[in-house]
Amino acid sequence: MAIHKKEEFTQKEQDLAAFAKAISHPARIAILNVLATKNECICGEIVEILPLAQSTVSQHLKELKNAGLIDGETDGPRSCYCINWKAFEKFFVEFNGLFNKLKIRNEKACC
Amino acid sequence: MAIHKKEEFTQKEQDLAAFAKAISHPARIAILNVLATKNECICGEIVEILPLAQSTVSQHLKELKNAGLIDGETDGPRSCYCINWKAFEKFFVEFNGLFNKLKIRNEKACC
DNA sequence: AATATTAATCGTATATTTGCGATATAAGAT
DNA sequence: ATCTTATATCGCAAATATACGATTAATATT
Repeated sequence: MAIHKKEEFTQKEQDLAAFAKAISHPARIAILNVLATKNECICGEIVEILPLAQSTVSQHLKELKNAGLIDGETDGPRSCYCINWKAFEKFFVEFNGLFNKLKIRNEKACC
Repeated sequence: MAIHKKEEFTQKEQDLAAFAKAISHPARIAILNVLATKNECICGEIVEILPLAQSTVSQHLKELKNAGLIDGETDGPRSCYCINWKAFEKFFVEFNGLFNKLKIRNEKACC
């Protein structure tokens, strides 16, 4: 694409899109799932569970972290990750703000 | 990527990821917003609102339709679109199913 | 029938994402 | 000090996504 036009949309639209993008890959959903059930987890455990190479998992973790959806801190030679609940709360609220008005008039058919 | 490994994840993970991917671009968020406020809308109106070419908007609409998030029917030479609420309901439920368990133990810090 | 309007599709350029092996880094163990 | 373990980063290849202009298709209008 010649020029990306993402900047021409509102900040809220961009934020929501960025959040959605962060969870737009099954591997990242799966990672969040693991973190959700185990509450916290080191990279190696996730690598064992997912059908992906270590470097790939590390990359997905980085993306989730950049998006603010997970926190991570190093623990000796290991890296321990967990879900950033506040970020999820924030995005759920934004989602509802955007789409709840829709629910009201719901059920209406198209055109 | 040599081989895409998306199929190796569960159907639920893939579905959620596909939904997220559909709304992972600000233009598509903006389109949903327009449809949400106007309840229904023809392609041309959306083109006027968004800072994108007609062909690009048409492509985004197609993606949203393929993902099942909107319905569209032709009305003469026009195409009228609206949000598929049932699809949104479905995905909100799935989202909560995946992430509500997290909320319970919430507040817990990382590692 | 000819023309105008509206939207979808095609072709193409460029950017981004996904994935992996190899390498680097950093801390712990011997 | 050396070796092991765990993770991050680099470099590359292939796949996808984004955007647009040009064209096509399909319906209205004249």
